[in-house]
Amino acid sequence: MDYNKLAQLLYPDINKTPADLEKMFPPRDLPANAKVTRIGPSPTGFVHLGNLYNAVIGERLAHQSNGVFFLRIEDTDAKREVPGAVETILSAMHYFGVHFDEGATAGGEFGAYGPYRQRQRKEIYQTIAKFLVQSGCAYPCFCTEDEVAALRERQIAQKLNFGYYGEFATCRNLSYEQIEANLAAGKPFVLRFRSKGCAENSVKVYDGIRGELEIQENYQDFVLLKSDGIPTYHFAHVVDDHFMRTTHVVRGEEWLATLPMHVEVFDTLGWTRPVYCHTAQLMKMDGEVKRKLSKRKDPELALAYYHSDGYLPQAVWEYLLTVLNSNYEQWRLDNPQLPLTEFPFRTEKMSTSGALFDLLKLDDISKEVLCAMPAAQVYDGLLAWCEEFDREFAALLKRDRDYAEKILALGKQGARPRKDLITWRQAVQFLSFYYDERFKQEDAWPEHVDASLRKEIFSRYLVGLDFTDDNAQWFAKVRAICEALNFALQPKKYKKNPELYRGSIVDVSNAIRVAITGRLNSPDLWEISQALGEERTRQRIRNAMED
RNA sequence: GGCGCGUUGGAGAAACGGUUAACUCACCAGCCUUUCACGCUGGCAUUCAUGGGUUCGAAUCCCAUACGCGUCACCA
Repeated sequence: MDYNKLAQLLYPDINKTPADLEKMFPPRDLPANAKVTRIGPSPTGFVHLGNLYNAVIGERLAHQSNGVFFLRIEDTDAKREVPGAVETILSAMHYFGVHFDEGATAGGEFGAYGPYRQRQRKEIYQTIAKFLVQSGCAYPCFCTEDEVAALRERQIAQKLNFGYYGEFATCRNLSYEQIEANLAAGKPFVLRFRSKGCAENSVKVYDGIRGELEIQENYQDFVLLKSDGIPTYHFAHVVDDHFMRTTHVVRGEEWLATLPMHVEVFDTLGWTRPVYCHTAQLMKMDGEVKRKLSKRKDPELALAYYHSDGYLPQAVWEYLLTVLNSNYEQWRLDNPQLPLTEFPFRTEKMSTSGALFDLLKLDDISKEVLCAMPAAQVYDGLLAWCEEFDREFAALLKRDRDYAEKILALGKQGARPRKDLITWRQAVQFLSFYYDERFKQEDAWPEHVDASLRKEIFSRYLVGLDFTDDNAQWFAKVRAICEALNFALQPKKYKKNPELYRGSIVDVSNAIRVAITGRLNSPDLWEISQALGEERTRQRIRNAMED
């Protein structure tokens, strides 16, 4: 068989050679240990926490080594593509602070190793495909999908391994004339790889996370180019990551099974293999069973969910980092001030078993992040989120920035700052009582304080109220009210002898608390009052007396 | 069914042949306290999926078994 002739028959329009491509996409001019990584999401309209998980790994690997991190859109499956999906990916990555050095953008792309959308790289794939045909390493296959399915049935019946290989690869040995006739008859074909591998042999592959791997050689004549001339993932991955000069391929462990294919193509073409980093996937509990996060079953794990709930990008990063490198937590404790980019991230430290996604832990980290953040910065972040999800509250925040910052700073000072805020959505709810427009009584009055007693307490309170008091002076007046109305000054005393008192100071201060904040639980009452101002505080007490 | 990967407390995990099996979250108890938080103190695996080995000594090495996950497309 004259393979040159066959290649020309199959791809008459391809004029470039692999050597031309090598010249077009030369090795990158980077420092010795710089890593080049990427994420390759499919534009299915769904960006998942798992996408971010791999993005964080790739981003850290690249940027902590002064390398390059880029975005490639893997749109080889036209059937699954959703309009606007690229924008969805871009905006999710943008919100979570993932920055690309090159790759696809909303309308186009930037960088010297593109195109960064696989469908636009058809000529590149076909150039390599043509070369493989010339080398006798690839051949056209005219089997229909039904024929392949039937083959599979036979293999199942005979308890053989599935697939297109060995004696089952019927198109492997078609003559030039047969191929030419099929083509002339207008039969569609796929291009298959002619594997030289054997299931008995094994290859050694180094994995950045799992270490040395000994895997079975590939022996499948898998599809390189589909009948529309677009590559399968397997071929696109090899060609793209070679010419885009990717040094580290970070991807989920579901690719481990097909790794032998990729390795064989790299080796066949004489290209150096990237360092593969197969990540253990994030898991979640589904009833009793632990299973991988799935985009079909777990829509709540879409990045959009965290965005709309107002989780801070920094908190999500910190959480992901603790899952990825468990020593991150200790590092963070030792270096509370350093930006997370200072942390020496290592693939070797990554776990090989899937971690359960723990929302409670994310919340804890979020609290920590928000607690450490200066009020002005909290204001900016909250406002930005509100502009998108709660315009009304955004207007309130903007109406008086000083006031907003004052209430955000409340409880932040001192050696033991409060940790009241978790997410932006939760923060809006938490802060609502500071604004009359959002104020409402959420909790019931304390049990030992009925309506008439409340009036008594509040009228005394209003009489004594002096906004020039300090916290101690103010509280002394609350105590005085308690004494006058026979409420125990110490909750413990009341507990011991409930028959001696009408209640304890807890009841009195909580009555005031509910009047001012609408809640039984709140930060320091006097500080809140100071922030609200005398007028508003008095008004709320007066309103409460009328209830 | 074949092949691959995994298995330390409720969750994330450390430990790389020799300690009372770190640390963080959650949970529980106590303290602090005008509430809630915060903070502090203590509790929470006599045991590292199970069964065999190797060794003076094993969560750590070896072999089986079980369970879980992944994958076997002209999807990625």
